[in-house]
Amino acid sequence: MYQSPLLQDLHERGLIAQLTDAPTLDQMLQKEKVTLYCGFDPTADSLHLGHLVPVLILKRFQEAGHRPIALVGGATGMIGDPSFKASERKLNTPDVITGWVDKIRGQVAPFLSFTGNDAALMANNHDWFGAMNCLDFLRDIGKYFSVNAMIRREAVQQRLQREDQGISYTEFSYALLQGYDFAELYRRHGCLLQIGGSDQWGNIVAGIDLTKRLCQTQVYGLTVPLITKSDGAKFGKTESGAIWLDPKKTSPYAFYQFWLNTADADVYKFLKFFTFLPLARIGEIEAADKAGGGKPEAQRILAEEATRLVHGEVALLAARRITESLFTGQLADLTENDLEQLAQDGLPSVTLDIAGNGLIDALVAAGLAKSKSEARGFIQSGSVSINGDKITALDHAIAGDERLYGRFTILRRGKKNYGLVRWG
RNA sequence: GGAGGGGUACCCAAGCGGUCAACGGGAACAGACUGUAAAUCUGUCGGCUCUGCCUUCGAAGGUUCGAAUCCUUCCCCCUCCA
Repeated sequence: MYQSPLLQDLHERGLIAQLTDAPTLDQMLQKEKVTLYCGFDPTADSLHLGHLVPVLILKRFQEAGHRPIALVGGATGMIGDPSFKASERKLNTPDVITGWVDKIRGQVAPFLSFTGNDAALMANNHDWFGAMNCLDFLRDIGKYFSVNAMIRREAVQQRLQREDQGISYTEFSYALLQGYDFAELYRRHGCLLQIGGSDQWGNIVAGIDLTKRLCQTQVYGLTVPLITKSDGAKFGKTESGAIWLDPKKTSPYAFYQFWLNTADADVYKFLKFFTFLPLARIGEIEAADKAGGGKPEAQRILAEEATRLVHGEVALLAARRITESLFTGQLADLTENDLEQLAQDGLPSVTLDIAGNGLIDALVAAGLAKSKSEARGFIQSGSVSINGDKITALDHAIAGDERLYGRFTILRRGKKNYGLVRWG
């Protein structure tokens, strides 16, 4: 279908949602080195799983010999993208956003190579918007946008149609900023392609139009599909919230576990999205799982590949050590060193005073229950265990023989939520 | 600036003087079954020193024996008009 191996691969992986002028872009990617960009707005102090696909696309392009630009939205982050958002965002302060910009820059960087022929670039749109005055903005950019067209955009329609929501002029203007980014990156770096999530289509098209008018050049856009799960639930969320790329916010162990728990119906698709395994290999995995009939291997492979990609080999090994210790074999078989290692590897742990040995308090302290009421509920429903033994007494006090080597107690809530108590 | 509508727990959404910690749905969590799946069934779902007590229905006051429900002021959101 596509001439260029890159587009063909993306297509077969299901990573292309929309594409402008596919035939021309296809030829171009085959013939020459193309500079492309993807923008990341600082909306939090870390990127999350939703950002991972576009980040990996930049990497895929670079590996195919093209030059990626990671644009951090120091300016656009001040405004807030209204695309498909149900409600107006609250503005963050400039210094908060500046801090986030730095973190996000640091998170994207490891995925790309900044040396050699196809060296990636980092950009920040605050560099060109920071000093722009509003008359220039309105005259040089605003003049090219038709409000008629802007309000017809699907991405803002739901905000206009909802009874209890509106959209501020600030957010409404967002598309102009992102549009101008494209033109500016073309001018500065010859950037010809923008990629983004499918929710960004409208903003990307706005940039293509503006670049054509300002620079008399045809540029292109490519969007990746919104990641959906077979059960309709939102992708990338767990009980404890979003899965972040920052290991301080989501430990490599939790990250690994997230992938391990992928539904069968999604796992082969996610292998295509989130790993660099060749498609043929993914096909083999799927075939083997189907033939095996038992527990599929795909989740484990996905967890390993994705964790290695984001957190590296060392963190992956740590995540695997915890997983193997907790989910296979007997907890009682763990040596003192093993337990020490678990804490170091990032199993959630707390240090408690030996005097406070009530199970309910320990559950709350370990973060396994939000409140004592909740802790009681868990104990009553039989979901709590100490070192692998189920406990049902509400007033249970953790006894001496439940402190492994006198120092550790492993608490479990539900099937897969663990906490390590260190007595001190 | 004018007129109207609205702010209820994670989300949606009832309630409109007592029986309301607040109907119902969704999400989430837990139990059973399993493969640390899915589907299904069951339970939980403000807090605590838990047969009771405390704090919640935008905020602050007030009326009342008693308020999420009535009154006053304020804040915020939406729609239409100017």
